[in-house]
Amino acid sequence: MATTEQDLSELLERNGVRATARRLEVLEELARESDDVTAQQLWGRLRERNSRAGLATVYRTLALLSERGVIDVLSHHGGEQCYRLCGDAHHHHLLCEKCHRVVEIQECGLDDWVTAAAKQHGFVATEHRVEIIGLCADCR
Amino acid sequence: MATTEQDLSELLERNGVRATARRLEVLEELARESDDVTAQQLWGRLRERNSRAGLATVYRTLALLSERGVIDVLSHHGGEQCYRLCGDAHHHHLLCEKCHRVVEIQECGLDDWVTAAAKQHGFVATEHRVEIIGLCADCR
DNA sequence: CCGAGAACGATAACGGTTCTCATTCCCATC
DNA sequence: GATGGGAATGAGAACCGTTATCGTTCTCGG
Repeated sequence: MATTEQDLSELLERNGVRATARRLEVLEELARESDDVTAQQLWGRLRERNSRAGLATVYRTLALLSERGVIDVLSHHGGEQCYRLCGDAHHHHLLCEKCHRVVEIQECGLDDWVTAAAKQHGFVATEHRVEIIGLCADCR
Repeated sequence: MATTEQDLSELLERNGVRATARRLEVLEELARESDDVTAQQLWGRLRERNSRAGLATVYRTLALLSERGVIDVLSHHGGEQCYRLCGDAHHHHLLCEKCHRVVEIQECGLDDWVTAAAKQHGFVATEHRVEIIGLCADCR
């Protein structure tokens, strides 16, 4: 995972997002998080670091980044959205129901199954989302 | 799908939910919907039918029913929750991105894949959710 | 250095959901 | 059939996450 300011700045530019100081702060904070965070949590952490970033900017930045595919949005909390800086490739998530750790599943071997299941009902699949909920090694 | 008042009443009792007149109204309306609906939509339809059900009751009933596994909750709208009366068995959903039709996929052949993917990262899977988004036969 | 447009911060507004509380309903018991 | 107590309900306030507004600040090409 890219974590230096240089890397993050390039990550933004590469996705057509101007790398401003505020956006870098948000992205750095996301890179620091191993799990997913809500916009409010992220804002809180930024304040702790004496950032003067406004809540609106945090929301605007997260919306922009998810729109450009730079970050993932998870809605497993029902209502509140969670954000996470992930790898570029298509992948799914494994969530620990106890400690809320999030792990990426890199290999998605489901394309055939998805296509077949969709076809069976006359659909053409354009996208699919999978979330596996369970207990991680530490919480078992 | 059970649709008579008698059936719906039994469905409630079987899941330890007292079958009151209000709850039956909510459940009947859900049975009438082929796709998923939000709490607000459902409340609107009830009002159109001259039901005096309050919004709070609709929310309370939906929360209770989803907790007992009588109805499914979909959060594909990001923010707003959608509810649907589905079959009892484990299943997944196919969503049309254009007309928002919802179709159940009855056979979930993913258990092995899920177990393996979880194991690979030290997890024990207890649950999984899959949503396939695409275009239905009519919208293609 | 200058100017135009993008980005930002503070805060109000919005919308979905939950809470509060007084009233009503359900049902076991008499 | 009357009665009492706990569950359910309706109306609306409260709550909270998110989005819109607007005046100010920053960015960057010229």
